[in-house]
Amino acid sequence: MEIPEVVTSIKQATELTGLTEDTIRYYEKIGLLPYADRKRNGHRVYRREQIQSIIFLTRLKATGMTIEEMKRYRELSSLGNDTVPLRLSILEEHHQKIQKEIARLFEVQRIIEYKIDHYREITQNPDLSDTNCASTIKNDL
Amino acid sequence: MEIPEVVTSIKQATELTGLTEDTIRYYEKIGLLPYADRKRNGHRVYRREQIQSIIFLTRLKATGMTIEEMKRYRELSSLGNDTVPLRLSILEEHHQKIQKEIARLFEVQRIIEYKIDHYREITQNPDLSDTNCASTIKNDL
DNA sequence: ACTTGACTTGGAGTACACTCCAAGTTGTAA
DNA sequence: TTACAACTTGGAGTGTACTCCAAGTCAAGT
Repeated sequence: MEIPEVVTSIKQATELTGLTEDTIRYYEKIGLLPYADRKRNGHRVYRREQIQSIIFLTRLKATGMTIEEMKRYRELSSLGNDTVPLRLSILEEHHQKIQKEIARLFEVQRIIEYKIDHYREITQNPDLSDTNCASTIKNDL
Repeated sequence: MEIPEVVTSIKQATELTGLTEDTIRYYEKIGLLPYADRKRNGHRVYRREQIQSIIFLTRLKATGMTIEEMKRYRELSSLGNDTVPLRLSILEEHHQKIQKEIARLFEVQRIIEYKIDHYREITQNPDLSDTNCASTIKNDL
């Protein structure tokens, strides 16, 4: 989706960011997003970079960053380039966190595959399915 | 951690499952866990398989399965082997969901790495950091 | 007999992230 | 000018998943 230089309605912003109108207003209300400029009638306007920074926030959110953490990051951004090292370390830490999360997901994936295999065996050979089956690890739950 | 055949306190159950006492009681209260047997004094006792099934639940939870979905799965389990095909399809669907989640995490990982690289450049060569820098995509937020 | 500690219960409270609503304003179109 | 749609606001309500608390019970140790 091409982002225009100026976005002149909250509706358009929702289409570009994937957030709802309510969520955008909520983020502004709690200070996660800066107070947006308004047109003469009070409607919000956004420049392209603002939309891009909202999209970046949605990425962070989608990887489990909390609103408070995102707020902290954004506040540092607004303080200029002196805070780049700090922002860098926040991103590095988050990167590590995601890496661990990925590893955890792979591990559980393996466990689920094991269980799926067991269920497939049962459906193909119902004799294995009696409740006294020795494979308690597979049969649990 | 070796799971004993019989677990005679909720404390021990927390150590084996990683859940808190409150969470275990809460899960039982809402019917995610079956009503546990009690000792004469009312204290909960668990058999090994029960602990194992709690641990399996924590895996599902850790990969984003909601309590309602876990409840549904557990109810099917309690209905016996006729529900194995249904349970199979639930696990397969969840497996797919996790696969997508992993892909999404990798994608965001890439975006974060891109930003980290940019910040590293800035810290090593501060001349690039002036606010009029052309690389708006990198500089946003 | 009394204290201590580990548990029990029902129910209330909390944290997070929205989501919805009522009442009001503005710009355009009939 | 009147209707309508698209926004605005402050504030209340919702869903999920816990988390905490007060009051009580029980077994074991001193």
